[in-house]
Amino acid sequence: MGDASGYEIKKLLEGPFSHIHEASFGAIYPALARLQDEGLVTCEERSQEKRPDKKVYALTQRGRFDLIKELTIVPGPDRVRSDFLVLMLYAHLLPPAHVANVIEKRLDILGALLTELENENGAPVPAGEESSAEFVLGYGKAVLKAAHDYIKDNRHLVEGAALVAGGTRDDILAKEERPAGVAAE
Amino acid sequence: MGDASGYEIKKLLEGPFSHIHEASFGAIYPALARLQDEGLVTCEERSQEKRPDKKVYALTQRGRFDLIKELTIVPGPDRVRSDFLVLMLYAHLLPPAHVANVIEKRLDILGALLTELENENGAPVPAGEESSAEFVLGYGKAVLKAAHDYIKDNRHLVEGAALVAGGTRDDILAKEERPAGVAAE
DNA sequence: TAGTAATATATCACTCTGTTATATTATGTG
DNA sequence: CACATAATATAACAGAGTGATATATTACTA
Repeated sequence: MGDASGYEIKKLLEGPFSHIHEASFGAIYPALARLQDEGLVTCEERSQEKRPDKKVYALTQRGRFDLIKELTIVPGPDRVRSDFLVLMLYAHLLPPAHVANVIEKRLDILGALLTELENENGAPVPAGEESSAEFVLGYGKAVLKAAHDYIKDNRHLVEGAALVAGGTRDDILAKEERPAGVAAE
Repeated sequence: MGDASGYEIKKLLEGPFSHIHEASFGAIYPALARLQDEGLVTCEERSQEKRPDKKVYALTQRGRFDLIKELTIVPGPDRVRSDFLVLMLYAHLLPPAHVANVIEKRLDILGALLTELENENGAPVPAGEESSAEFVLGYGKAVLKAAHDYIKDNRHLVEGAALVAGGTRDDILAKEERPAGVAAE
């Protein structure tokens, strides 16, 4: 998607494409160094007026070919790691006020991500890549919106859980070891 | 969610809860050993008739308390790693037939996951946890369905991309180094 | 003058993934 | 009947990635 420094790649993966793939500096910088060693990218140091110098990397033709080769696979399922859903799975063990607060914050996060994607229309995407980028950004919007709407419509399932089950956090802690149907054999 | 062996935990994370959190054996077995050292779980070896022996782990009360403590945070955004979306982002570089095949396979994968979640209604979830589990499974369904529908309705954006841009894989490879608006300066 | 923040690169301990190894039982298959 | 494959079950390890920390420059602000 054009030449970039490691820092710029990180910013891109934190912004509009955060729902695709994330990577840390500890992955990006060593990867760029390795790609340069292998002749798949070139590196050019560029000094800037109002900022620290940066190293701008560009794909070579061999790098471009390698990229295409790597993409000629049928990808498996997406790998997801959601601390939010893990927490929701144990909502019945947690103080209802905490669950409600987490839900509120989650709706905020999803709303903010959606706004960010909406403002990305007409973003600086290189020629010939518009519809690919449009597909990916649209995918992000669709999935984020579905998550937002689902939480809004079904939050009662977890916010009322502890009350319905009669088991607040303190109740749980007051129970004896291995309370329900979990025999030691 | 009840006592389990490492193998059973892995199966659970591959099945109905694969959209929440994944983990490999290399994460699970060392984690169980560590939790046992710390007194947060107990371990009981159980011999089976028609299968190899297994080690069944159970939370202690201290483990239960620790779990609740760990969940008293406000979780950040979900971490996603989608090889599929990375591929889609570069659809314009790939042979259209390959992109079409990947789309077909993806719709199959999403359809299969949805069916699996649909059949999970009335699953073996411990008492008091039903609505938490229902929320999480419903979330998975909603997001998976949104992804499936979006791909079905917008696949033309990536399947026609190479044709519209006039750039098949061979065209790209025939171009000179740094073809478009990517000056070395 | 000091503190915070953004930009920018680099390194490293620790964690996790993906793979391989090992063992048991069941299920084909030629 | 031997042989391969597959499912169940645990373990270990090389290599990759995360999260944290270090370092440096410039800008803002108290």
